[in-house]
Amino acid sequence: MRMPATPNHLDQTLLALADPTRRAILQRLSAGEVRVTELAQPFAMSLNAVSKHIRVLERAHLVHRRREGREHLLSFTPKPMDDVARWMDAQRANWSARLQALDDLLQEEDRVLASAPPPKKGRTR
Amino acid sequence: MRMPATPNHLDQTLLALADPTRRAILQRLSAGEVRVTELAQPFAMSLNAVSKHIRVLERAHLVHRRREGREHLLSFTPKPMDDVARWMDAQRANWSARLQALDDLLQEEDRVLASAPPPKKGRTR
DNA sequence: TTGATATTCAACCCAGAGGTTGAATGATGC
DNA sequence: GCATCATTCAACCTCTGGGTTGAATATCAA
Repeated sequence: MRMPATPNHLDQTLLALADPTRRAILQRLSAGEVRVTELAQPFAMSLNAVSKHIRVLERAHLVHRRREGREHLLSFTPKPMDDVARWMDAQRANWSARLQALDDLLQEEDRVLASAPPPKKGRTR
Repeated sequence: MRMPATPNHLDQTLLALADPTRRAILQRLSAGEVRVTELAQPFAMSLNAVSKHIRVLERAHLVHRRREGREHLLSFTPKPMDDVARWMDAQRANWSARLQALDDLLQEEDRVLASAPPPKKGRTR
């Protein structure tokens, strides 16, 4: 499927989060601003690779870049994760609503059975 | 980056969620079990394509398949999303902890300034 | 200026995602 | 048995993701 012409925010956020390197970067940034080179240092990959990861995070608005001379200072921007949280909450609300409905149904069934006159030779179950 | 030899659960869950078709599938399934063909019907793509999406969701343990004769009944399994929620919560906890620390620092600074001997021409605030 | 440092840009590689079509498998119903 | 229905398997295509290396750009420092 050619990804929809307009990949929405959830797509980009979730895609950005679906990589351990990028999650590590966010973790690091949640402790405060870091320069690109400093950020890349602990990773077992080229600076360029990290630079690309950063761009993905920026595209998802999870990271903000502040230029100061030749240094680029990166910081974490949590807002997009709220959208993810909201989607997941809605999803799980649906799910539990359905389970609750099922449960209610079963209880109603039991109630009806219990109030039925007991047959001579036992229940039909 | 050759994805790490062992893609962890978060990777697979987030990757599975990072596609609108798959999110739509989950949404549909959260209302209850559905057959593959029935599930695929509203999508503007082949049955095979949907079948592949289902496999991605199964790999992430977001969907469970129950065979009944020739029909495969799919259902939503929310557990992996809990892990995502936990990771995001931890992430945001870090973030706010750091903001709080920053805030404390600023307040401490203010306190120190406030307790300094008042300059001749009044408080700095 | 010149040289070092911080960062990106550009070109390339390869594996995998998402899609297609056509054939295979397996249950159902006559 | 035979046709049909539900589903996957297999092969293929194209695009993108994540990585590399090497060159370009911009700032700092001398």
